[in-house]
Amino acid sequence: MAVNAASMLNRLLQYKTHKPQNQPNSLKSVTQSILTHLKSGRLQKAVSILFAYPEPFPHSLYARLFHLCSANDAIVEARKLESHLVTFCPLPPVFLLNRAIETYGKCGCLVDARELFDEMPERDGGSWNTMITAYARNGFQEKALCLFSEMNREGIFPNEITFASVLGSCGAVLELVLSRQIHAMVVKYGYSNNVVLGSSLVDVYGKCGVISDARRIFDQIENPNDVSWNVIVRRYLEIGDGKEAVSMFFRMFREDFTPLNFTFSNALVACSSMSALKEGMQIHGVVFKMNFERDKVVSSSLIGMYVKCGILESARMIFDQLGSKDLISWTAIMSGYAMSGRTREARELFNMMPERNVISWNAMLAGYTHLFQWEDALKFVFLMRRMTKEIDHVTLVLILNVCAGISDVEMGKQVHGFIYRHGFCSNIFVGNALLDMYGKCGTLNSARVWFYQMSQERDTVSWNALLTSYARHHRSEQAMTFFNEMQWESRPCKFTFGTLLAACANMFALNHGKQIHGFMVRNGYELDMVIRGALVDMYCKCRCVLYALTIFKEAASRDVVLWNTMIFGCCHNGRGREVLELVGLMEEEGVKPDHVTFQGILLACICEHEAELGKQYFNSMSNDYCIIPRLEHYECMIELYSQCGCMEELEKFIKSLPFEPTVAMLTRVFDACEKHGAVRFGEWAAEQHNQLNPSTLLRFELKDRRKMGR
DNA sequence: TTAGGGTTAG
Repeated sequence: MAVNAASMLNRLLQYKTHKPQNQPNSLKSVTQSILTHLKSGRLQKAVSILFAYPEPFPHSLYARLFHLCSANDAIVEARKLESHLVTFCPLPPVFLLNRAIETYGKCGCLVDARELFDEMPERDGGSWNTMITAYARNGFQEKALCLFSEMNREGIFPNEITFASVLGSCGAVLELVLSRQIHAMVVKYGYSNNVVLGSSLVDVYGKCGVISDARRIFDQIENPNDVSWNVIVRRYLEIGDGKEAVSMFFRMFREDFTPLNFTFSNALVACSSMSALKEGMQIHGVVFKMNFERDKVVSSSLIGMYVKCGILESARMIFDQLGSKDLISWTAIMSGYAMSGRTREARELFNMMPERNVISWNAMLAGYTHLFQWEDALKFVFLMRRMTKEIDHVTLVLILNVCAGISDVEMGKQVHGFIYRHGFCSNIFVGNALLDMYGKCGTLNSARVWFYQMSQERDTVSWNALLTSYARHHRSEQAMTFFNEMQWESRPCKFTFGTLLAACANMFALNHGKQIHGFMVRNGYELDMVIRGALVDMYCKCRCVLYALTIFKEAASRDVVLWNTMIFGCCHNGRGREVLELVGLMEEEGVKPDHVTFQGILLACICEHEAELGKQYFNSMSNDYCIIPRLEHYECMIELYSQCGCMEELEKFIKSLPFEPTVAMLTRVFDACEKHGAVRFGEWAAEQHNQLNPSTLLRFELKDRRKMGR
């Protein structure tokens, strides 16, 4: 191996410094020797030399050694160092003992830290601060806060460092009341202009969900820095106000601050959450301008933004241009394909990944489950079990979705056993997925038993899952009973009402439907478009079209789905005229009809025997609205001509279909021919039918014979 | 000589 100049120099230095070890050494030369070892990164050796000398060393050397122990997580060396310090320094200065506490804290040895703290003959404010920080950094925020109270009880004055550390702990345990008290102390002690404390207050108020206070404090910071901006953007993102997060990001940029990579990431994630492509692209521009495109965090966030905004090609371009692709960027792009329904390409990427972790496995599995590709999902689960030991709560939720999707309750029970054995029972997501699985598999008793076992953990989602299971399996009465129980424990949400109203609609349970409607009105729930749709559907199915029309007309705005619900409701009640009127109003309101609307219109024409009008609408669909007629529209036209006895039109229509007529269509035509005595056309229909479906030939022959015998 | 934020992928 080549010996370079530096290593040669080090050897010479070592030789020089080690040489006097056999003689009485001056402290200076030993110190020099220690420093030489430190320069070469030999901390252990440096401390062992120190320990061989029963003399106090300069304070600066101890300080430096403690610092290095912290940086290298060297707990053994730190203990030796403290031992040397307290043994050979007659009066170790408090600041050095504080450094020892800090080192123990950074190495995660809180017992050592606290022991030293308790045994110190004398403490200063720094000792308290260091011990509080040691607790806070190791996840013992409650202990940090207790020590802060003790500090106050002992009459030690906290300073800005104490407050910053304690506010951090308050944020971690969401201690809003204490945060407000500390805020008051910050003002009282005259630290209002401290930017660190200002940012900490923004942070803690944001984490505790009082974003208005967070924003007020932010606006009061005289000179916010990059951290302050980062905090406010992040807090807006976390409370789900992506719009304000992005707006603050742009304000920061306008005020000439350079955002941190995390701030870019937060702003991009905010764009993803809102599918705000335009803003996302603007941020991409800033990323490029400020040379952040090679930053791992930023580039992965950009990939995520384009994926969530549906521009997979741009995401792919960024991924392809990355100099070094890491696990996260691979997972981001692979997941992008998976969640866009392109599972085949996602799987190709998955197979190419240089490394994978539980998140990448889950992302691929999620792609299959979201697309209801249960066979692929199942195969993938088995592969996953063979290839990796990593399984987390997300994996379990996805596997339970697969069990539900293929209605395999036996496999679901095995997963339940795994969950029980591996301590996932108290995870609310897993618990709710398990409940959903039992419900979807129709094992309602198991669902109910598990629901009661969830007891403390269950939430509104659990109640909704239980209600949905019963409602879906035609146990509307029981669902209503659960709804009554639910109100003692959890506030129903719009999903609850949606489920219950759909159950009532399917059971034609008008009284229950009215009760739910009344409950919502009495309790001030907003009747949004989705809920109005559910109410319209329920009332129509229960034959109360006038109620449905009232609810429909009172809607502040109506989308095409709501219009379609009303139109179909009228069709089911035989009110074709009203449908045709509604269609006119819909157009006046500027809502464009879709293929469902046209199906409703054609059904209405059937109700009203309006063959000519139906034909006009059918033609208008593709000519004026660019909607390609689907099978159901052709079926409607055949039904319309058949019912109206327009045999010539029917013959022309069926013979010009852009596809082979189906068995059902030919049967309908044959029946119409029989009814209207169209023998030649009927024979043609029979022949076509028999060629397609020889298994029911006999029935046709019988019909034919019956007709010939007349 | 002790302080704040942020970890992008399911």
